[in-house]
Amino acid sequence: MTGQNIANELRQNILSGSLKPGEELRQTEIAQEFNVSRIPVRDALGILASENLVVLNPNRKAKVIALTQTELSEIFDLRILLECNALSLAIENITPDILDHVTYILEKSNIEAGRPGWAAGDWAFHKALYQPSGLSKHIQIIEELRQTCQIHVAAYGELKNSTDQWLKDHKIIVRLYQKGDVPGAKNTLAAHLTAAKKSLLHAMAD
Amino acid sequence: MTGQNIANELRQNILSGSLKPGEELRQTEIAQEFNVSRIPVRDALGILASENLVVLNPNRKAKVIALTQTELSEIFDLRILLECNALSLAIENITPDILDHVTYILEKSNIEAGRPGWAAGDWAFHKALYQPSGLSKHIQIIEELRQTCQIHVAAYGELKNSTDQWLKDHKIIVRLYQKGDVPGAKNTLAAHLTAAKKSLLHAMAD
DNA sequence: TTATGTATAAATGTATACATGTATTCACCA
DNA sequence: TGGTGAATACATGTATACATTTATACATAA
Repeated sequence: MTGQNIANELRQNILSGSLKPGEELRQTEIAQEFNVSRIPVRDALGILASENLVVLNPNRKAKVIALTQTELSEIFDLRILLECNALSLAIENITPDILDHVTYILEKSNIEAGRPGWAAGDWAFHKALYQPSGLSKHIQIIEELRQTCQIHVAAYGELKNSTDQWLKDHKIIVRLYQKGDVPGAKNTLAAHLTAAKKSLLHAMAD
Repeated sequence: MTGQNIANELRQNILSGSLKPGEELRQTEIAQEFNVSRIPVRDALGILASENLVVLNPNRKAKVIALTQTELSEIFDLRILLECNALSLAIENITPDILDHVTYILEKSNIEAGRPGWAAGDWAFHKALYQPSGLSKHIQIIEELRQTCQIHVAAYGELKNSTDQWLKDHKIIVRLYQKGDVPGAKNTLAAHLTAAKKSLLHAMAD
C-alpha cells in the first residue's frame, strides 16, 4: 500500500459518496485501516488536496471539501464556459475514426446509466467528445471541476430520476457533433449542464 | 521552518526565475539548506505540486515544471477566456469605492513596472479588476495559470522592453472599465494578453 | 448558570533510522 | 570498439519515536 494507492482508494470513497462533504479524515485512523504508518497517509492526503478533493489546515484534521451553493454555482458556470469551448474546438478536428470511438463510448456509457459508477462513464463520454480539441489543460481542469461537483451530487443523491433526459441529451449532442453544427452542439451542451446545475442546487436547498 | 514556510521560499525562487523550468529539486539538498529533515520538505513539494509549480514522479526527483510552446499557448488561451469572463462580470458590480481602489493599485503597480517583482504588482492590478465579480474560483484558477506562465517568462527573460505598451494598456482598460464598456474592455484585455503570449512564445523560439 | 482556566487526551508535525527503488560506473565479453 | 551486466552510489519511500499543537473534560469562581 503506497501513498498513491491510498489516495486512489480514498478518492473512490469520496467520489462514490461513502465519504461525505465536510467529513473529517484522521491520519491515524486511515493509517490503521491500511496497515501503514502515517507518512504515506500524509502523502495521500497531499495528493487529494492537490486535486481539490480535500482541504488541509496546518495542525488540524483534513476534511473532504464541502462547498456552498454559491460556490458550486460558479463552478458549474466555469464548466459551461470551458466545456463548450473545448467542444467547439474539438468539432473542427473530427475524423471518421473519432466519430466511431465517440459512438462506441456513448453506447458503453448508456449501459452504466443510472447504476453506481455512472459518473465515470459520463465523464468518459464527455472526455471523448473533447479530446479531438487537443486541449489537454482544458480537459484536466474540467475533470477536476467535475469531480468537485460529483462529490456533492453523490452526497445529495439527486439525478436518479432524470436519467432519461440525460441520455437523450447525449444522443442529440452526438448528432450535432457529427453534423459539425458548432452553435447547436454548444447550446445543447450548455443546457445539459445547466439542467445538472439546477438539479443539484435544488437538491441542496432542502 | 515549517513545511509551509519552505514551500513559500521555494515558490519565490521559482517565480523569480532563480529556479528554472525543468530544474531538479532533491529532497536531501533542500533539507540541508533549511536545516530540517526531509519530512517537511516532502510536504513543501506536495504543496508546490498542488499549485502546478513542480511535478512529482514516484521514486524520482521532483522537477520545476517545464512546458512546451504548445502547452503555454493553450494556457494563454485559457487565461483569455477566463480573465475576459471575470472582467465582464466584474464590470456589472462596480462601485465608487472599487474604482478608487483600482486606480490606487494601478498607480502602485506602475511604480514597480520593469523592476524585479513587477509580476506581483501586475497580478495585484488584474486581481483588483476581477474581484468585484465575486468569482473566487475563477480568480484562483487564473492565478495558477498566471504563475505557470510567470515561471517561463522569468526564465526566458522577455518583456523588459515592452513595458511602455504594457502600462498604456492598463490605463486604457481602467478607462473602459470605469465607463462600463464591457466589449471594449474585453477586447483590450484580450489583445493585452495576446501580446504577452506572442512575446513569450517568440522568446522561446530562439 | 455561565464563564474561565487548567489538566488530560488526541491529533498533527518533525527527526532519525532503515528499506526500497533508481541511476551510474566500470569491468568484462563478444 | 561497443554493448551488457553486476556492483556501487544516490535518491526517494516508510516505520518508529518524540515534539508540538489543538481539542475535550472537568473543576472552580463570578
